[in-house]
Amino acid sequence: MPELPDVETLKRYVDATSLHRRVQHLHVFDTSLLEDVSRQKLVAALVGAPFDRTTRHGKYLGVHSSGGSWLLLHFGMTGDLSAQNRDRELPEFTALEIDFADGLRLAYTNARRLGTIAVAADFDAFVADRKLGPDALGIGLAAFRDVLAGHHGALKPLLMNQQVIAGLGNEYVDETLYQAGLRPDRPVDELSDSEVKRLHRTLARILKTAIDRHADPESFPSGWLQRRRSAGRSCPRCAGEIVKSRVGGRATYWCPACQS
DNA sequence: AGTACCACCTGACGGC
DNA sequence: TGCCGTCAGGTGGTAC
Repeated sequence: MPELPDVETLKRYVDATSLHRRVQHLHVFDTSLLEDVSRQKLVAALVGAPFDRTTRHGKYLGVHSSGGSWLLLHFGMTGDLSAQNRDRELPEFTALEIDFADGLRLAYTNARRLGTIAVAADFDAFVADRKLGPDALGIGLAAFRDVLAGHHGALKPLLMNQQVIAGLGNEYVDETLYQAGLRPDRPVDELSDSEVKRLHRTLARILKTAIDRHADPESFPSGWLQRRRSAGRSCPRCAGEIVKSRVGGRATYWCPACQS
């Protein structure tokens, strides 16, 4: 599921494959993903110039055209990118195809069609307009404290709220709370200072490790929850049982013995 | 402000 | 074999 580490990995993929090539054609196959932009406007904004840089905030990827516009992509839960030569068959579920003048093609695929394709003149303004919280990657302890301050209620829904902190989804929140030893339904305003520090430190380490490993769960350390995200599996730490419950309306996997 | 629920969408999977 | 219901996920909306 594209959460922050996945989107960061896609950003690096675009950097490595798709910059500095002139966009020659653009095909929109799924207009339901277009947000506040017509097919015509998307073409006008992007065709004719190369992409020259990328950025990311939370789960949004920004790809900048040297023509001046930002292409904004959100991946929902099944969004992906693949770059290949244009003589290859178009990937299944391609929603947006970008053809470069040199024969390369970048395809944005999205099987379940939850996601966003948008255009903006200013990336920061787009982020502000969405009211996204600070990016979860590299957030400092002070800023992290600020994010939690003044909130009540359960920890998990707060960390998943993109307007509080941007980039975390169901799986990485479960992972972070598991490794930090905190219950998902723990009231935020009840955390001690050392628990906040531990949560912050754990989050930073998990995101960095996941990105280093290209967000591929199979290459994550064996002690991670994501390697055994199903009820009844044994906890890697205590050999107790991983349970599944519902917190904030979302399926939640955690270890009652390790998380308090 | 927090919570609870629904809708969007479709592939995967379990039950019968 | 195949039908059918349920779930998964991120987000945005609404109602309480």
